[in-house]
Amino acid sequence: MHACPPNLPRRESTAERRVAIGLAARALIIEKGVEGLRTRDIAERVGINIATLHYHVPTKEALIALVAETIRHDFRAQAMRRPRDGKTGLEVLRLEFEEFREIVTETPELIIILTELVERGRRDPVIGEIMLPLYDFWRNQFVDIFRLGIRDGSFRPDVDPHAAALIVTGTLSDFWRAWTDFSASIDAVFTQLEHAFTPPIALQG
Amino acid sequence: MHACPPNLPRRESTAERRVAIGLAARALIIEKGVEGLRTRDIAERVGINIATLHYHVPTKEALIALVAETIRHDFRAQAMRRPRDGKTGLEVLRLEFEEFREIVTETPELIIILTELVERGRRDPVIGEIMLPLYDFWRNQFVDIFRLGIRDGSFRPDVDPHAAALIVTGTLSDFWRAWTDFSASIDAVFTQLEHAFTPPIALQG
Amino acid sequence: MHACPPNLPRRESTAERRVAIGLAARALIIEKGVEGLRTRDIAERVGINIATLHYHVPTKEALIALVAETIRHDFRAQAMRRPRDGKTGLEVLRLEFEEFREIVTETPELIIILTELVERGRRDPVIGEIMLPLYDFWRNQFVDIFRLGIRDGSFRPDVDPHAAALIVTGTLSDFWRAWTDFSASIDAVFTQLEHAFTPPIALQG
Amino acid sequence: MHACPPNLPRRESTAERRVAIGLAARALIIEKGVEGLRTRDIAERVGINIATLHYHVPTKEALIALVAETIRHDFRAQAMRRPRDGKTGLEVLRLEFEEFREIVTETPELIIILTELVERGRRDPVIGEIMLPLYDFWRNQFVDIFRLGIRDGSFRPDVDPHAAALIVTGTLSDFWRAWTDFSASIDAVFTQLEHAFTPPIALQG
DNA sequence: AATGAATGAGAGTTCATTCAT
DNA sequence: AATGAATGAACTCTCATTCAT
Repeated sequence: MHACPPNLPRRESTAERRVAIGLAARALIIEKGVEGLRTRDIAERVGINIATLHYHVPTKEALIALVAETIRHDFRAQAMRRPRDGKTGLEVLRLEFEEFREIVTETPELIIILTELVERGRRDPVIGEIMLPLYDFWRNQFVDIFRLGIRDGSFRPDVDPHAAALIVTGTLSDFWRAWTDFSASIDAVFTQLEHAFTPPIALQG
Repeated sequence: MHACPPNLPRRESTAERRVAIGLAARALIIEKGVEGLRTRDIAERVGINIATLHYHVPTKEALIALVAETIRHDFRAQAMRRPRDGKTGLEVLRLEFEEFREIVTETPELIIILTELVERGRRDPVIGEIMLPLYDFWRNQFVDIFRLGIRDGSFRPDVDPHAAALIVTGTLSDFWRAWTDFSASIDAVFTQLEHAFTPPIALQG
Repeated sequence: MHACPPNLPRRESTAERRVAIGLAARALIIEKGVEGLRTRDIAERVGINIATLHYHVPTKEALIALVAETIRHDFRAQAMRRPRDGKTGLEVLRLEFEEFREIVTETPELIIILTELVERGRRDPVIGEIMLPLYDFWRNQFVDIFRLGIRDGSFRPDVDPHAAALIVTGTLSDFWRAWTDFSASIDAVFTQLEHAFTPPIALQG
Repeated sequence: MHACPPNLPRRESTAERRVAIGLAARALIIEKGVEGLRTRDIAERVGINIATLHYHVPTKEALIALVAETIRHDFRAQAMRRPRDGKTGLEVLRLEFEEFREIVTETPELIIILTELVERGRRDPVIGEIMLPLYDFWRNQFVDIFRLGIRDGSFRPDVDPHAAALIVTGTLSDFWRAWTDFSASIDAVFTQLEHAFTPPIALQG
């Protein structure tokens, strides 16, 4: 009566609970969008009471911020783990494309929620502060790639790294938005993007 | 007695009211997003009772559909009014870019709401049926432009019209999304997009 | 401009409109009950505007009173048209039973609405004043029948006319209420009611 | 500290709340009918917020179903608690009559609400499924009584149990409907019903 | 750390009724 | 006699949040 039973460790730490809550929230955002997200649904999916949910995550805004944090964490982790030593800019760009294709087909939730939260971030400053820099981070990765490629000659010298990066991220983020009937043409788009920035010789070689 | 009293023209026709309601809804969507749209706010802004609002537009879903229709109408009207006779593909593309810049700076609401509704249309089939074809319509305009340009030689022969169109629409629609500090660089992006599809010679000519 | 066009006599007299409104209301009460009655539905069925409906029948209460009046009128008319001269009480009772069977099968609306309005009449004094006397009128018809039959010997002398009348009207009005699976047994009930009030000899004759 | 404070026992269990809600709903149905039942009125009478009411009983339909259940429960409990061992059919019938008189005079709400709900049950299938079988249950009790009485000779052998039961339930249920000035004559009706089904000899014995 | 109960504010919708023409 | 437009009051229901334990 004075000690917790060893077989039923119901009380978990806040850290663990927050992870579970974040995951449940992500799943629900995918199903119904941020606008359709209900705290009660999250609590139910985690298997806890709504009051308990509020104990761990005080407000709904804090909850969405939590999700934004996890997305940022995952996104950065995924970006960091790819080695690029000794590759040309074009090769790295191709790696990115492959990566993107994998994400879209295997774990599309990352991009879905990213888009949802960026959208929300335009009106919600709390989310905006988390997500908008992340978007910049993503784009800056491509800026680096283009800079690299211009230096090593795998991209044309007249390519503007920032503009090109914006074109690539724009295309990619919009791509999956409209992928009702275009999902098959993803290769054509990748090829086209390459041609857009590579020197004429590369086309004939 | 010979004309309507100029001081209190309270009773208006349903057609006029629907226009006013649609405009008020558009303004509110810009302010608070589709998710933050409240029928009571619309009624207040139009200056009518909520019941009156429901008299003219029976449900909230019909209301959003009404907005979607007006957006579609405006978008198509804007697309139709530009003459392109005797122009090359590249020239028409430049016209489109100019047009886009004007819209973004002068009447950005068209694109803001378009994006909001396309987003919503992915989950709401009623809106989806109105908006998604519109997105295709927009993209197909660029497909035609690229086909034209390939024929007249202003674009490279190896350009894939569909892929190129997707890149352009993706870039444009994503552009304004992240335009916190990038709005100045719009020219660089336009230039870069041109270079991406024009032959090397054209760059120097 | 000063005379009504002969081909389109849209404006009808209030008397005619009230008849049409009453009929439409009756039909709708049958479909959805008094509780489900909506003025807009009535107007639509009559083919007029709601404002026009209120012009002819100022309030909903007056509308229901109107229906009650037509029911009373029809009910009384139906009761009056049957000749009973020279018949015994039992014979008249049998006539009533036949009549009831006809009404239930052919024009059940009379009884349906009667029941609905009597029910409502318990809380709405306006309706109560119209319907409750009508219910008494119906029962009193049976009181007269039993008095006649007791005199002519076709009913037992110990029959209490008022009690017997209440039993008959109660049975009949409840009968149709529960006629989901009992509609076939209506003959058995009629026979049983006869036996309940006729002398033992009649049973064996 | 050692017991719940006697002055402010605000938080009660759902089971208790549902009972209180059911009782309040019953009282309000008696006052204003099912059609006049408002969730806010119930909440107010129970002394809780409307949202709290919805917490315990999710929808209005569920609320009415709850009332229907309590009525069914009470009705069955009342029917079950009377011993009938060793009694003749006529004696049991008289017991039923006494019982009915008690209910009508002491706790008339049972029958009032029963009638209301049966009426509603004809259009609302959820309520219908609860109430209509109850009506059959009531009638079948009388079928059993008549069968018993026919066997023991307290009723005439030519009595049709089903028809007789329908006559009795019809009379009883209609009786209280019109009991403005007839409540005094209830004894006459009971006597008349007895005579209707008992053998001539029994009347004189 | 956890929970059942409670709540205020507000959502969309309905309906009988009225106004101006 | 007729109508389109307008309305106030009320309805059921939802949701993030809080309280007491």
